[in-house]
Amino acid sequence: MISIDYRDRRSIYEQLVERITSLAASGFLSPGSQLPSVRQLASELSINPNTIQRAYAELERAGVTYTVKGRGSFVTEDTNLLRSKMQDELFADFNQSAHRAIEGGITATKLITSIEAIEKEARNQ
Amino acid sequence: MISIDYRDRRSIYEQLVERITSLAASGFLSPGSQLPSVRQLASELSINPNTIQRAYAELERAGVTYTVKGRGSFVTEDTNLLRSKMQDELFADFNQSAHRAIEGGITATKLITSIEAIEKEARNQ
Amino acid sequence: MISIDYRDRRSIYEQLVERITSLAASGFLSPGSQLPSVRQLASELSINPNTIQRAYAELERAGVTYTVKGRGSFVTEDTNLLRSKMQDELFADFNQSAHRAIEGGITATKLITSIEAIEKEARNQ
Amino acid sequence: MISIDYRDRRSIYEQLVERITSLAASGFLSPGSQLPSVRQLASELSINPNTIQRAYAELERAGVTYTVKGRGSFVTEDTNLLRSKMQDELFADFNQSAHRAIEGGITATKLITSIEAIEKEARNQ
DNA sequence: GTGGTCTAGACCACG
DNA sequence: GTGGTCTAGACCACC
Repeated sequence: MISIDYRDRRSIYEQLVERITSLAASGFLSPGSQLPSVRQLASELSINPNTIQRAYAELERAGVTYTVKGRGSFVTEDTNLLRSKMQDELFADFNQSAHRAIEGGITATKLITSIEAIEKEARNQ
Repeated sequence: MISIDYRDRRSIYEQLVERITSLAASGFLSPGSQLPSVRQLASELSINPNTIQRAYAELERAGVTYTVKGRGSFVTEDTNLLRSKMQDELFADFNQSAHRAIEGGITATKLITSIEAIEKEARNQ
Repeated sequence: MISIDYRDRRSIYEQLVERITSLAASGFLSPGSQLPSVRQLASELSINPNTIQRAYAELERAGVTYTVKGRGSFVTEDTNLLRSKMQDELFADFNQSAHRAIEGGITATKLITSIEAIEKEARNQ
Repeated sequence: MISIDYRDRRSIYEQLVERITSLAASGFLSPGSQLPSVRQLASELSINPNTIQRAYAELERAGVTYTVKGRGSFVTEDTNLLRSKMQDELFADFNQSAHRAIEGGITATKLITSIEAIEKEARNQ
């Protein structure tokens, strides 16, 4: 469910944060469920525990998880907030891309056609 | 016309490359026109000449500019190619953002509405 | 009457100690009354009995409770001492906060106004 | 100007964050001024550079500083925002302490007297 | 067993 | 030179 892409420009811990946030927001990790322990995930992915620790700390800071010392890290109960936050980010990112595309001379028609194709594909999946 | 955002996560030379490419593709820098010299731009922006040098080298490698020894760097004559390359990149970037937005549960309708708003705004400018 | 906040940075046993001390000092737990057994409180709060045990040990060490082997833990008879100890701690804590606030540039007037509001609210409750 | 208290319960990097934030908010570190480099501060305080790095990362995340790769970390230009943020925190902390003190049976009069003493002392310093 | 912190030492990109 | 990331290994408090 979690994997690292070493060709990705982003650092390992950033990839982990992005991936787990996404899983939690989309419901693949159900609210309240426990994440693998730092050491376990570290050995699964062949990564140093410190790196996992760093990602988990960032996740807690962002409100994606909460941590109980000595017990582990758990997905936040309030997934709705998470979901809406993430959608806000995605939408802002989309708008920026769209803005640049329009300014670069791509027609709105082309962009809309592309969106319709993407949406169709997603529905058929 | 060129400015550096120190809060930007990207490195300085990356910002320079992106900015100059964009200016050349959109015609704000006309084909064949001369870029400021490395030293001049460096002092204008209070940046290490090495950094400018690196950006100019990258621009030449990408075909945005060509260099004549002893004379300076010039915007490529073939702006059309540049323009289409840039549009390809912008479009690919847009598609990626759109894909993520759709997957994240944002409706296609919302995205399309947003695009229409952006396009309208650009036309009125 | 007793609950655990897993988001609290303090450890569980510290929260328990603080909470029970406060209840005893304020009279919500009357002098001489019996605390729930380690096992019972553990199952009520879904917490490891070791953790309760540790809290109870700490409470006895601090003079808040006394333990009779085979019978259980009881709130100390001398609640006055408890009450004054606790007030000392609260006052010291208050002074520290007030000191930092003043040093940080908040006016004494603002602090006093706030205290009056808090006091009024407490009286009306 | 910066020192570590090893008896403090807080971790080293937390102390650094708190201390530097405070210095920046109060103006002892002027806006735009450069912090010591990670390595330099590390050797000054006889602390591992990683620990300093962690504190600096946290400071940037909190908006206290901004970082230019290859050049260093600098105090944010907008110190006013910093100052008001910090006062908000101090005030919230003060209110919590005051609330607990009142609930614990300390009279408002005693608290107010204490504040006046603190304020007087601060003014005479 | 769990997470949290720290040290030591290395490598990278950037200026 | 600068900051950023990662590994390795250790120790702590807590459950």
